[in-house]
Amino acid sequence: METRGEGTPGLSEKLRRGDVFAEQCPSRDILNHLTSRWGVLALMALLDGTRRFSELRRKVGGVSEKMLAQTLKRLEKDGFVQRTDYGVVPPRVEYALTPMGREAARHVAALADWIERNLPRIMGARPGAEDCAGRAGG
Amino acid sequence: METRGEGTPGLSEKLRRGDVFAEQCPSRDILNHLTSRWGVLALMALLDGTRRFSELRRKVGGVSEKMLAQTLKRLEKDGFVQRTDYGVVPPRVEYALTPMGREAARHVAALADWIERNLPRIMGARPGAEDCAGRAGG
DNA sequence: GGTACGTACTTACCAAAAGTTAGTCCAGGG
DNA sequence: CCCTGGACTAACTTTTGGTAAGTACGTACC
Repeated sequence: METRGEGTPGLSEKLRRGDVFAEQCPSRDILNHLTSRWGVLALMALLDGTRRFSELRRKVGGVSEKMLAQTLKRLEKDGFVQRTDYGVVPPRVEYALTPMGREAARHVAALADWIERNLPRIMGARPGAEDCAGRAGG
Repeated sequence: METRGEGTPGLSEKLRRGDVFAEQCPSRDILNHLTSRWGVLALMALLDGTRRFSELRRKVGGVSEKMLAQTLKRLEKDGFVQRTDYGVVPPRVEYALTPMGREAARHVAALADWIERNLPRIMGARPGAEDCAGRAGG
């Protein structure tokens, strides 16, 4: 993200580049969806490949079915997630990242990775406060 | 973010790597703070350098003073932002990224950059729906 | 004298979103 | 009969975000 010069828009500006700092720009909504509490984790959970709803639920510690369903629906609407309903009972539904979703998820995952690797430093190197041995899923 | 093998933790695991999927892991809170609605934009706004409160307010379109203050306080507490109060009236306070905050902000900015560059594609290439010419600040 | 402005917050109250709990439908098992 | 798993949805409660007003003070202007 470079400085946005205030000069005359060049040819590349013709592509209507977004501006997340501008409240009314659609990129703001996209940013909010991708960085939403459960959106971040759902995207990352799908990086490993297609998953069913209940798998995602178990993978993402702390998410409710309601919030997961809501989040996936929104990501699907945005075009980042593809939902496949097999139309059977009990229900069988699978979720997968679209190519665009995969690109977004990689960026999100890079941040999460950085946090996880730097956690001791962030927490001020207090060994007792970082008990993440109990993995949520995976 | 690689697969977290379920095998015996190696020596590197001794460093208590975080796991954002685990609800109780402190990395979850950090992730939520860094990806919060206003946290994302505040971090990015500070990438250009030190700014005063009102500058940030103007730069980040749509944020209220309340939410901005709240967000900056939390980022400061986490160690990503440094606050300098000059103790004068009218108040003069400056905010800057810490080295750690700069690292985090770069990751966040990469995602935002990706969104902005891919906005036409994300919006399905509808030219009429992407009027971001009115820049929020900068 | 008064009002207005900018600064960086804080407070009181309301709106919106998240969270909790229960429910739906069905096949299979005890 | 009840329970389980699956993928949601609805009703209600709790939490967080948003709105509007307030604080204190120096400076500028009428």
